[in-house]
Amino acid sequence: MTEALAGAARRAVTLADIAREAGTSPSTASRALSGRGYVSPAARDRLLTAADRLGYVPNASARTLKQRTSRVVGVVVSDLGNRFYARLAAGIEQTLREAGYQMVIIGDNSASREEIDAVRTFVAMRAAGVIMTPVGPEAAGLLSRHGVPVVEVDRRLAGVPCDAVIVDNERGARDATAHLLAAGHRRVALLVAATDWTSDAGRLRGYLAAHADAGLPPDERLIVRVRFQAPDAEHRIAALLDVEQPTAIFAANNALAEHAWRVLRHRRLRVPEDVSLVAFDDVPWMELVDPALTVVAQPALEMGRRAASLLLRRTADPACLPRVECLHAGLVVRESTGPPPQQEKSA
Amino acid sequence: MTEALAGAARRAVTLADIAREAGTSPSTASRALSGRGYVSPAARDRLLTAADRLGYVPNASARTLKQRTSRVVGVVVSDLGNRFYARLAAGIEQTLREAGYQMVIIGDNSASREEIDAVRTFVAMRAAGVIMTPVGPEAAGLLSRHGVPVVEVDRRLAGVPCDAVIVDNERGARDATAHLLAAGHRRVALLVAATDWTSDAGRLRGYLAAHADAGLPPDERLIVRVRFQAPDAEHRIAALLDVEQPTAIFAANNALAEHAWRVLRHRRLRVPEDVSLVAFDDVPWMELVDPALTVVAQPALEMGRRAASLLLRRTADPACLPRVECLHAGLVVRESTGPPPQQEKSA
DNA sequence: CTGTTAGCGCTTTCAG
DNA sequence: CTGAAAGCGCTAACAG
Repeated sequence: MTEALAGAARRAVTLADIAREAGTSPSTASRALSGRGYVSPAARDRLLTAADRLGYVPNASARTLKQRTSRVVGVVVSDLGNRFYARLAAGIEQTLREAGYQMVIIGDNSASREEIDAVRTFVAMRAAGVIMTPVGPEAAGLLSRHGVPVVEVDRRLAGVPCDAVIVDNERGARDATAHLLAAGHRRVALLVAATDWTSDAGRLRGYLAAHADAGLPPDERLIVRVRFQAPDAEHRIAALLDVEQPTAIFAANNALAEHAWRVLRHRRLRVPEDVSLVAFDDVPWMELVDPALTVVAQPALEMGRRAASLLLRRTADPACLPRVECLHAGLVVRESTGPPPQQEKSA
Repeated sequence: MTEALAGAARRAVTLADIAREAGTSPSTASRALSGRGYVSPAARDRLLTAADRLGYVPNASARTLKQRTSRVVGVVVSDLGNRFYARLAAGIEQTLREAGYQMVIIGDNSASREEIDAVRTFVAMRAAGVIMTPVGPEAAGLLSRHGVPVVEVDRRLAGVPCDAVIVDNERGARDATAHLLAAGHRRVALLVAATDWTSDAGRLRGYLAAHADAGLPPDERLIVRVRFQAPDAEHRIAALLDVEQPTAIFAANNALAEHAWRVLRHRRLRVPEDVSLVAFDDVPWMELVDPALTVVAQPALEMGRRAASLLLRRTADPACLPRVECLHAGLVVRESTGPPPQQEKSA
């Protein structure tokens, strides 16, 4: 084994090396390897062989420095461990790869500070664009100021006009809530993230709208706002169950649904006999549990693909009008919803 | 709103701009902003203010080109959507961030071809190092040849010596299998990935070893090898159940456990009354279902942290001896395992 | 403590 | 079709 353990390796092979090897100038080598510009077949052939033989790998920094833009697209999502964002990223990556771009992903833990850092990193890298699930309004502005195209996914927050891909949160939430109301529930609790995001606002509006549609006054006490990764999330859900005795719960995101599920199980409450449960967003575990959860399914993969397409479109035509694509999030009725339990105590 | 929609923004502000603005030379500006070298407090102050005022973001490509190495560490994992890898990445990111490095992650879908592409991207970026869950043996060699330090996580495959972080797969699998055998099972099926990875080999060895320990001959027909993302995985598991009638299943990774779980549910088999189930790797859904699964828990986050630490150590001292850290994966007994059902038919 | 100088490796006019 | 030359933005000697 002659390989070093890596470290102070011999000087990296450069374009100049392979040019010398093939007896051409660096410019010709550049043309041959990058595929733009005229090169005689013979020269190209020698160059390609030489590059291959020497194990040439172009220096991306040098290229980016010269061209003033790179082939990487930055992606910043709230939580790398959450399936929703993972699917989103998968969709983005898919279409980016087809177009010859490289995705670089960073998680910001829903923290505005980390989001700004991530975005600065991408500016520093001269990313060709950034796709983000925004947490604060500054990030998009920063990018825009540096001439980096932005597309927002899942929610809109930018103070600057930009492309976006979202779902119809209001309608999805309204359908879910209406489904519960139609089954006879009159005390439907809402678990929603404590953010100022359009996604959560939409979900809340939908919940309210469904009540209005049914001519029912919503009860503010049934609405619980939970912060991202709040350690007391489950305590608060338990307290809600104790104090308000809802007969159904609508969890406005997959993390809250998981919390609700844990609490319900821990209390040995039967679903849907004692309490019905609906989740916004469909992730694999929801179909693995018994009863399988009724959900509002978001087309996460497709959202990612669309976002990437919007970015590509803008790269091709920087001046085109910003487009906002709104996808449908449909109710999937499974087994976690049913009629409310018979009332036993009240008059 | 005066912001452009991004695109042909005004020339980016460079170090030279802020130097001019502060009345110093670019070198001084560089020293002040990068924090190395002497700069008078007064000058530093003016420079910092100017940089801030002009919204200066250093050009990473220029810096990398000059320094011949960047502050990014490449991470390549098999499946970005799998919780295990997500946790791993989270651990890596955590310690990398503390050390001032930036993680760039790429998924290779367990395809050797994609792995090589990813790795080439990282050498092109002049990554300070690469942490990978290897799929083929060539990638590490390629990196090594280019002087990029590699650390392998989860399994070892490199043809070149390198740092690694793994778990004691054999022991974990042996414990799990022994647990089943001790409960009285005599037909324990093994679901294992069809790879040539050390992780799966270790898990298989552990399964066999437990049988040997118990003086029981293993039955080759109870061992099912499933390829990554094989579309017929569930059919094969169903067939296994029909034909071999195992009383317990040991799924050697979380994806296979999920498949097994689906099949079991679909067949309305009771766990553990009809069939016991143990999974290697502990992911959230396993505790959400009823019964909660007995698992061999891998310290994924810690594995990521260790891997990053090993890389950092090697960056500091490229010549240090390769170290392989082997962590413990412990059996967590929950509710999916019990004694086998009473035999009803055989003599 | 600060400025001058010289590239890092690549692409891109612009002549030939 | 090919080469010479210049420079992207930054840092690292090395003098001052």
